[in-house]
Amino acid sequence: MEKLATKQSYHHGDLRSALIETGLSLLEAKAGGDISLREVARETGVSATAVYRHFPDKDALLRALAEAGFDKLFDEQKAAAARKASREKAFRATGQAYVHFAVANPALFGVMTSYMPKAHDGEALAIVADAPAGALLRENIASLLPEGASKRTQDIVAIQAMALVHGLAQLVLSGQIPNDPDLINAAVDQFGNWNRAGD
Amino acid sequence: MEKLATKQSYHHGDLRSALIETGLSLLEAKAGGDISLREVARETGVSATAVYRHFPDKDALLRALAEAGFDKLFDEQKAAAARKASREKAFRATGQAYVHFAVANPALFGVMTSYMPKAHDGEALAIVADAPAGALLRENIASLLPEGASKRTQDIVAIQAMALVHGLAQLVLSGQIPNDPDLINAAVDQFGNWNRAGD
DNA sequence: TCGTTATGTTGACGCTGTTAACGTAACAAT
DNA sequence: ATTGTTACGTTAACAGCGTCAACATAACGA
Repeated sequence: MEKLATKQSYHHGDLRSALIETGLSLLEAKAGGDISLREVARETGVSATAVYRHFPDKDALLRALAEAGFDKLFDEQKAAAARKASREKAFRATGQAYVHFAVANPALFGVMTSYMPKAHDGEALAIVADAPAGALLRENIASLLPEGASKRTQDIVAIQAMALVHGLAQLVLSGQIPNDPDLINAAVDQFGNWNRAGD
Repeated sequence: MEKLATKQSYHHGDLRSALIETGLSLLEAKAGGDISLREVARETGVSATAVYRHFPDKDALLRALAEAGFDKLFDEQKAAAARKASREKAFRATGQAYVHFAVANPALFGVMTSYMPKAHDGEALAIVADAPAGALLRENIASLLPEGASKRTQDIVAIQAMALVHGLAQLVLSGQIPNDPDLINAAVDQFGNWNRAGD
């Protein structure tokens, strides 16, 4: 006899998902700064140590929040790209979506920053190895470069694209750069122009 | 009757500087992660609350550490630039020095990141308003661009340069990009090339 | 029905940043 | 030189944190 369609029974009813949901909404509310494990538990209506039945430690909880954040970010990037006709415009749109996501979700983005995927062995950029976010980036990079561009060139361009948008996001969040969409979009757009020069 | 030449008397003898020095060396040792106020006090051989005679709170202590870090970074950037003949090479060198500093001082760089100068009113990039680090960047940007480049163009290029190196630093520190100096230097170098295309 | 396992609770630990109350050393003025 | 004032440092305590050990209970499989 299921109690709630969205939960899957047991004592609380999928406490794990509930904790993640609470964590995300706390990060929304907080704007900047940290989140505490006890706070997430309290807000979920459960004791602090209950969390340890679903996550080995606070780190694991934050990692789960980061993953949820990356999913959300990728969704927004796909949506932004889908609105554009050309591949180049779509590419720029994904970059701009990255920065705008960071500005719109500063605390969540901060957590995501701390739990990014690590690059392994010969990888130049961890996200590229990750499907499907990596596939999108790889395709876009390839379409911007001359036909027979080397793997190393593609790696460097991918790194630059990622560094540019990530750096922009960090700098806007830290207040170094004003939160001016025109300025941000222009900074991202110029990246696309540069690679056209090599055509 | 002075006791130590390097200290300036009173109970401890410039506890403020001692705390900053301890903090910097703790950040060196820690590699990654946080530093605690009590830890700094303990390591300096003083009670935790003594810190409050010199800093209103932990935030202020960290801010002081960040400032010391920016001084160190700027010194290294100047040294790297001085070793280069052309202005363009010097410009690249300052960018590479930024990333290398972050990699060499991850914990300190993390603190610096949290306490960056904020951009005011119409400023596009806070650091540019700051002498002398800003002057160096401004000059280098101007020399890379066509003669009559607009202020907005200069702003955008300055933002991109800063975002690229800051993003690279963050991504290397978070493990997204491997700590490969060749790859990092190449990614920075390509930025200089792009602007040459507009000449 | 019963034992096992999954899930949750309470209580405690050492750590943190910060405040209040209290000493004490140095200086300025008499 | 003494005294009053201020700058500097101390101890004690608070609430909050992440985490562990011990205990309780609800669900499931035999």
